[in-house]
Amino acid sequence: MDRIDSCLIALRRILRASESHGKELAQSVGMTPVQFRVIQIVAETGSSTAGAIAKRMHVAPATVTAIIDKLERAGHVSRQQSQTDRRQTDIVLTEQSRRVLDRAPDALQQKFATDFEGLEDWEQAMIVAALERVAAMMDGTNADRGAVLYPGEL
Amino acid sequence: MDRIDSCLIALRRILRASESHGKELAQSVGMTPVQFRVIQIVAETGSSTAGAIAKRMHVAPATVTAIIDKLERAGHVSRQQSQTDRRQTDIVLTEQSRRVLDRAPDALQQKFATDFEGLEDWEQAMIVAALERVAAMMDGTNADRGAVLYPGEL
DNA sequence: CTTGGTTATTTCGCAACACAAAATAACATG
DNA sequence: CATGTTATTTTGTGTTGCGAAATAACCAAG
Repeated sequence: MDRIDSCLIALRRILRASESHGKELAQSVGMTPVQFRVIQIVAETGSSTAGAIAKRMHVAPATVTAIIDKLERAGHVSRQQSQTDRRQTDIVLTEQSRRVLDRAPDALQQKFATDFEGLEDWEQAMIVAALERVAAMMDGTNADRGAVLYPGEL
Repeated sequence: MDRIDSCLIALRRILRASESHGKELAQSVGMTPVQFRVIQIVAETGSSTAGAIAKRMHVAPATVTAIIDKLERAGHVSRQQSQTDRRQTDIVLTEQSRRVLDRAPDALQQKFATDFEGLEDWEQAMIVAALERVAAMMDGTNADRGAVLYPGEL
């Protein structure tokens, strides 16, 4: 079999695993995958504005508003106007969602981490190199090739 | 930075690239990603029943019915009762959707293929090995471990 | 052949997500 | 202050997804 086919098949397996894992994880903590992702993003930075979340998720601001509405109604986050710019609303986690995050068993990442740590040093290095190579081929960015490309993300 | 973090970041880049590519591809041919995926599945086998598609996509039969409805209304597929079992309805492509598939430029796969072919032999081998390793760690299956596994896809 | 159980698909009602366009409010600069 | 820009929300619409019930066809006794 062709090496390219092997790559594409492996990639599909990876995508599928990560997708179905996302569903399980979210269900186990009582929210949808998207809602959980928002919570995670807010948790990373302490608090985040709606627009920042939208950019981060590559999604329209209106979509984030709707998701925040549901999270707020469920008591997972609260809105509070920014002190510095009253147009923006900071999204902050409640105690409740912080507890959710604490006991959220990110099984896939943890399994990956333990499996990965069990590998030989050279194999770990190989995997990192390969994944970064593949990522660069797929998303077009190439850390080695200077800053000319990619206005995106702004 | 930790090697595990590097892996997870690269994986996220890969997921994101594949996701946004799916959207672009589908838009360029005038349907949604899910609709395009259904068309692809039907194309692979010539014709497929609703139930088979649902299983393949890990989705409820009712969902497939709705998608087929739209594809049919748009003239991309047609339903026809199976000769052997009149409970099942075979989904078959129309000329129109076959043309769509022909000129669908699967840019991501092609870019990946050309990039990949440009690599040194040893690097190709490394990437295949790494991706398969990662896939095995993520989806639990392990292709190296004999033929016991892989009932899936049926 | 009929009865009862199974299977394939559809219909129905509901929820989540995603977007564009318009509305609102606050900021910033002339 | 007038104008334009920015951040968010509202409104309306479309797609995807599900479960439960309905429909239709198959199949295996009896």
